Amino acid sequence: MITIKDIAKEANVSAGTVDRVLHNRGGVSPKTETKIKKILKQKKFKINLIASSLAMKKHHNLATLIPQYDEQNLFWKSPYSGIQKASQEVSAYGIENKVFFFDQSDPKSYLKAFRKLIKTEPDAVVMVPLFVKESHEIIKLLNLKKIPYIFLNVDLKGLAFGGSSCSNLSYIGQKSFDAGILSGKLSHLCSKNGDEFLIVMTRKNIHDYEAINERVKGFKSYFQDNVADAHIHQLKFDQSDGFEKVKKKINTFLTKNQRVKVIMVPSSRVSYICNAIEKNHLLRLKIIGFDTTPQNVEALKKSIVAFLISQKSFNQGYKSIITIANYLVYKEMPTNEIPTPLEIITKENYKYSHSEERKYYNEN
Amino acid sequence: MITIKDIAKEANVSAGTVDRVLHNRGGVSPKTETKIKKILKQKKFKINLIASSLAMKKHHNLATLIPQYDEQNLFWKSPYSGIQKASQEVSAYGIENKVFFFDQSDPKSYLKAFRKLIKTEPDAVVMVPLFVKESHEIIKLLNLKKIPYIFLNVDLKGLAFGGSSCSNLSYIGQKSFDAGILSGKLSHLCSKNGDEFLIVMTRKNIHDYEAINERVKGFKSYFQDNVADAHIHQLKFDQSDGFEKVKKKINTFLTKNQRVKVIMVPSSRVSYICNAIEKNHLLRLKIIGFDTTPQNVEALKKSIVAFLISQKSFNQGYKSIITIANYLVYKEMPTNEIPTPLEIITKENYKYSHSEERKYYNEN
DNA sequence: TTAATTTTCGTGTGCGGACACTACCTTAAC
DNA sequence: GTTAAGGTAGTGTCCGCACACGAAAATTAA
Repeated sequence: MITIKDIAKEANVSAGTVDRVLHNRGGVSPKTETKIKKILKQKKFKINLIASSLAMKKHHNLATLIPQYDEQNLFWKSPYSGIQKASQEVSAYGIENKVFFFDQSDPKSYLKAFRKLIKTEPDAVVMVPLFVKESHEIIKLLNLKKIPYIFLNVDLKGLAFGGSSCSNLSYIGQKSFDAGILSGKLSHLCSKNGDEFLIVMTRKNIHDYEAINERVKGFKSYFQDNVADAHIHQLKFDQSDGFEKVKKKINTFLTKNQRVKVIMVPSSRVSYICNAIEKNHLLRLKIIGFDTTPQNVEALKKSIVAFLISQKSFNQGYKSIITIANYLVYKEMPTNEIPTPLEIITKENYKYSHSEERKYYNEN
Repeated sequence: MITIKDIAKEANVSAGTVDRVLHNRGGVSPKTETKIKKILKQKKFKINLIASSLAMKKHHNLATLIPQYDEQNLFWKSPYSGIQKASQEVSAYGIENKVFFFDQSDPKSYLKAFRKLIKTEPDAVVMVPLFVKESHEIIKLLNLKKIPYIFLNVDLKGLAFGGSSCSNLSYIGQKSFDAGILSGKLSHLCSKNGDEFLIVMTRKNIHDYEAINERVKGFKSYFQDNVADAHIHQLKFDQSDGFEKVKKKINTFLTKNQRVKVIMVPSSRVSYICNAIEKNHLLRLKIIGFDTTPQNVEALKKSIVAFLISQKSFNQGYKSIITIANYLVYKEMPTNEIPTPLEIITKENYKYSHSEERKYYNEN
């Protein structure tokens, strides 16, 4: 292992001088600088990150703003777990992360949580910009205070902001349109000529709107590009529709449309839909859904659902913290977008996926 | 952040004493020990790994024994890249990894490479136990020298060893049988009643034998459990068969068996088989293969291959080094088996998978 | 009681690097 | 020729921990 001292000795200078050129801190004559740089390259010197971060002993404060999860809605538990795991790991680097929760159905609680957050004067922020208008305000303040921030799971990019621009470091999440394309491909693969398709949209939470829409667009786009005469039906349910109504509507539809052989549910509520479908219909259907919620996985294991497309939200949470930590500590600029994989989950490979998440659960 | 000094002050002892109880190094009176332990818990002290590993500055030597890759056979490039990436990361922890290559078709070169390896007196070994008999010898020596080792990609577990037992720390790789089951499921999903299936076996390298066999077994097992009357054909080619012969044999078969709609190629040579199949056959076929070699990915992008099941060999290589490094540095005992995910790759999600691998390539 | 041991604990140094402080050497202005 | 200013480069301290060494306290032996 090459150390600064080794380089210094080789160049007949002191460690301090080498340090200066390493960090471009100036105060070094051009001659010695080039000489040192040459030796640096020649000896393939790499600074020891361990020693470096110890010496710097930077103490960074992170803050995270995400929706609260509960028994009813476990979706946000997964990214939260990932965040917790990453926070634990980076704590050794003097980085402390504070998590602030808000009610995903209440924009006011979103702002309220943010106000609490900003009082802690974080050096960087990881946030789920669930509400457009309120996020606008938040971002304005963050820009003003020059606090770097990244978006998790929900992207705000491309949205017009009155005057202020949205300069998030990165977006970590899935590309919903492409996920939709993939669902189209899978539907196509497990169908035969003449089969018809059904998209069932349920809207439980407003925020899903964008992602769900994109998935549907992607799904349709796949068929437009690959199967000219595909017949795609669509059923929509409102938040207010009760389970019985849903049940009746779907089964009536399926009885009438016997050629429908594949159902795609663009939300994370595929298991809910499956429960509503009568068994005699289920037998002929291939069903594709999103997200590995416990209920969905259950349906997968029972072979009711054929495919789940996972967005690995645990990893999203994990990566968001790691990314921003690397930015703070090593000034590593992340790419604009960090798309998470489109993971195809079946009954057969479920147990091998999400192993890190499960390991984390077991350990805690 | 709580430091050892903080604890020491609180307990009216010196840092050295705290250090002693932290590491159970003895020489501390029971009274003070319990007192310190109490404060440790109360203040939730966690040792600073950064500072710790800097201070220890353990210098570990790793050695890796893997097959050489070349233009003809790129399979082993991927794990090698993962190994390189991990080696780079752990080098800051004073861990140095030396890689030794051998010819995957020559057992003698395997032993020869190992002899070179053992001369470097490594503290731990990562190896691909490609040849059973020779591995036996190697393992005997490693056991004798008490050098811990883990298996990468190829498992030797369960194989009988005359007298000596195989006490590898862990096996990092795919469960081939389950991968076969998955390929069965995918085949099933993209077929309809009455469709027939074809398994095409090509054996280029001897070592693949075990994995390929398991995949076929898994495939058949799926159908046994789920589709009673499935008709599964099988074609085998020898290493000596020329391309023209393969071509003729396959196409003749497909012409005769028009009901064959799905082909499963249990090796990583699915693109080779695709090249041999005439276009008019290809149109009606769904093809499933293994491993994301450049050629296979090409076939995937052209929609010739429907699914590839990836074993993420880059990650395997990466994990093997990280695992053994954690074992050496933090005495973290790995689990017996570290199965890598069964990743389903299609044309639509390829670009989102293997992103780490590609990132690494771009950076280097 | 004193010397010899053993147990228990404090101190100091170093890991590799970051950064402040200081010392030196130019060069130029008086 | 002296001095001030600016540019260069060396030195020392600290980060939190590991570990060796030796001192002090406690115990035992003589």
